Amino acid sequence: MSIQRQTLREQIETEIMERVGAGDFDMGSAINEVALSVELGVSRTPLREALISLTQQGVIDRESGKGFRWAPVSAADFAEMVQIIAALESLAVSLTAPEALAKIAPELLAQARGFTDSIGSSAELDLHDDQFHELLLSGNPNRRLAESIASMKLALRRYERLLVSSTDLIERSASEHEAIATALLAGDVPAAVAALSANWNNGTNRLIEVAEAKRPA
Amino acid sequence: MSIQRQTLREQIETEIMERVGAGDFDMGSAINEVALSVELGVSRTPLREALISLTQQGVIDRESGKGFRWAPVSAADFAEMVQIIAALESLAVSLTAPEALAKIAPELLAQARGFTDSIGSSAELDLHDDQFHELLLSGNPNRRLAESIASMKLALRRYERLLVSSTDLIERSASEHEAIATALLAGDVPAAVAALSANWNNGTNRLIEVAEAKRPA
DNA sequence: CCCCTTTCTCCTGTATACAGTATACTGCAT
DNA sequence: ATGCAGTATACTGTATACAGGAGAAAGGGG
Repeated sequence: MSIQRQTLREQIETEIMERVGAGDFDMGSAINEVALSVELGVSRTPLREALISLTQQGVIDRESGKGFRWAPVSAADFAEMVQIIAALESLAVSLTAPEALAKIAPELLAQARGFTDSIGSSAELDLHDDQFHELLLSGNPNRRLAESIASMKLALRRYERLLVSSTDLIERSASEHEAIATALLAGDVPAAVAALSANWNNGTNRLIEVAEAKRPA
Repeated sequence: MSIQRQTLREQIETEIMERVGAGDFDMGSAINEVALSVELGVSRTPLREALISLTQQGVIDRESGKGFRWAPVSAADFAEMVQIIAALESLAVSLTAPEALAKIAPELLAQARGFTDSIGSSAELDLHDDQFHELLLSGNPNRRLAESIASMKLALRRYERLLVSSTDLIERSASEHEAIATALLAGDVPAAVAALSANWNNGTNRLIEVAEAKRPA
């Protein structure tokens, strides 16, 4: 393995996204470029370039004379992104060769069944979920589609910390994944796509439940 | 109307996209930042920021130590983008309230019928096409989806100059639009979505035909 | 007492300067 | 003649410096 030669801008991007996922920033508030550059130990130039990059991904908002601002989070925003990702992943599965889907179906099923036992923390759940979807999309021939999905999922990480682990969530997620895998095993792609959409939309419901449980009126 | 206060970066972005649409740049070739900055009469900083922005939209590629490069164009790339846009626009129509669709259906039909007569140049065709799709998506409640579609369509402009006007293209496009509108008038949203996808996919075929006609073996 | 105006301060937007790296060219050795 | 090495050049990546505008605060007028 060759040593990683990453540009500073890329490192800043990933660092910012890590902190965003960890909830380090106050979403909706303005970004002070100099303060953030000092905090990260870099100059403003690569920082601004990273911020512009993240702006295109919807993590950051920008207003003409007022600079950058952390994009506000909301259940509606989450729901909007989930709708888009569900459609894009459905397209990806539909574009994948049926033989390729049949080939990965057994492993998908095994992953889904191994879900409940091996999961402890929230991070592990996310990891497992990512791996499942990654495998599911591995046969997609549309390169640009894969990029779009990855980009949109990155933006979703802002909501990671809200979707904390609970045994209930894990069991539901596992059963939904199993439904996708069994449909693919049977060669029923439309059913698999429907189950996939259901999985994503249930994610919206889960978030709303959690958000309301945290903020009692 | 207030005078437009646009940041230099935004002006550069639009200027570059105009030139890209006009075919001024050699797609696939490397970008010399200083040369381009001199040509545009700006400094490298806002230019680089514009290039980074366009990179996220797929118009430009970037390699770690080698800087920026115009993303190569290909029929496959065009087809990939069209697949994505078709899915996203389909989603947008599906998410729109049926009453809203019924409301705009007559105007859509009128626009589609007025197509053949009023069109002269290729630019006019594009404009009409844009207006039709804009109206079609006007009732979509998913803001982020609208942004994604707009961004992806911007990237499509690289192929504008290839899809030159021809009466054949205009007539086909008009009839496809009419199919969408009539389906919506009948309240049949799934049929409209199907017609919409067909419209986009035919666009792919049109491009391939044109490309092959231009480059005879 | 409140509102409007004016000034001042801070921050963004842009330009320029510097450093590091990739590539091309030239010269030497085989 | 060809291939390798060393150097030179040119371009990207990063830092810093400067200018202009937006927002806040203070002072004056109604």
